[in-house]
Amino acid sequence: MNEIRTSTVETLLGMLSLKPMSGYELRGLISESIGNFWSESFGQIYPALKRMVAEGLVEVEDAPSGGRERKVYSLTAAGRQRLEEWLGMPARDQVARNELLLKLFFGSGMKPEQVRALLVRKREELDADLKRYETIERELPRQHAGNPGLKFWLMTVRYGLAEARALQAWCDESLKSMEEER
Amino acid sequence: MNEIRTSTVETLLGMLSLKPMSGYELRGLISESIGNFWSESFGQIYPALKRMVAEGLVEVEDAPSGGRERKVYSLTAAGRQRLEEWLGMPARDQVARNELLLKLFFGSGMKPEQVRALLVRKREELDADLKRYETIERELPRQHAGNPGLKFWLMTVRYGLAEARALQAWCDESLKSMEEER
DNA sequence: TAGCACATGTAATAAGTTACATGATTTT
DNA sequence: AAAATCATGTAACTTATTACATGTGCTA
Repeated sequence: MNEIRTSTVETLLGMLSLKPMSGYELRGLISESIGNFWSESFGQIYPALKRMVAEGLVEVEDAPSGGRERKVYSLTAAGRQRLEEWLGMPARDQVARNELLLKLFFGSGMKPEQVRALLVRKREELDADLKRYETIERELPRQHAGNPGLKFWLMTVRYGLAEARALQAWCDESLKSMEEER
Repeated sequence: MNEIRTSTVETLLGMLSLKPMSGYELRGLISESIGNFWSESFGQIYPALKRMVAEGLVEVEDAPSGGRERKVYSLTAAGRQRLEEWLGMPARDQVARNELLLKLFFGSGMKPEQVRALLVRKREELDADLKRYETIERELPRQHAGNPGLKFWLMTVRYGLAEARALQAWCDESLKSMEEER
């Protein structure tokens, strides 16, 4: 079976559909915009861009900023087509690896205070996530008023909000079940 | 920096704390019990067990079943200690890679019907998850009455339930926002 | 002038899946 | 007799992060 699973190329195509960019800019924009649910490192980006040029999915242009080397990539028709094809295919879901649940599964081997510590920590992390997402939800419409992407960007933020709120409730419920035992 | 990130070893230690098992049994039990949030393949398990024996974390015993080769692994004191240390450390959360959100982020480049298809599909997957989790939640207490692990196993199931329900609501809300545009 | 942001790239390492290779026993 | 399950293991490949290597320009 020859299942191709790299969505690095498609991620870069998607980002370049927003605007032409350098590898460095791509990295920055990726972590700013989709960093909550996706990531790409330089070690992936630069080799991928090279391959994409070879395959005719993108074009490079030398655009030094001052004396600084800089290569700006933009989509070709083939790249745009490839992106559209990929968008039309169903999303694969990855094997979720959840270390918190893994540890909790072995909870009977832990001291109750350790279990509580895991849950409290998770609650706190979710709280931080929630605050971050709420800020984004509030500010995005101002920053991108009229942008056809706004609606979809908000969709992704609300996914995070829905998830974080539900998991907070789960944390509280689980902590309560730990209290009952004391 | 020398951050060790393999929790395969710890997963196997945890499973072996439930009962001594062969590599083959470990694989089976892992996918049955924690398969919804964790996975280990043979390609990981067998080499890991070898290393664990070398490090003195587990002991092997030849226990052929009939004429069939079979090696049963059990925890040593060192293995038990290592497991406890790991359980006491905070859970690291992984870089979530969510391809659905990645595609939705580029939603303005898709036909609305394609976006809807993604959401509908996700809704259906969540529905299947939900049914699976509900069955587990119902049957686990019967199958493992009195087991000190039960409480924690239910905790992990309820995590899945909470998440799936929240994401279903998010799907509905998102689909509604797509309708408004028609 | 030191430090940070900009900028590109490779090498080493880690982590994991899938396919291959082999063989016995049990079930249909 | 064939197919499924039990059983162990290795090899090839894929994916991804981190560290290294190098250099420019701007700002405090």
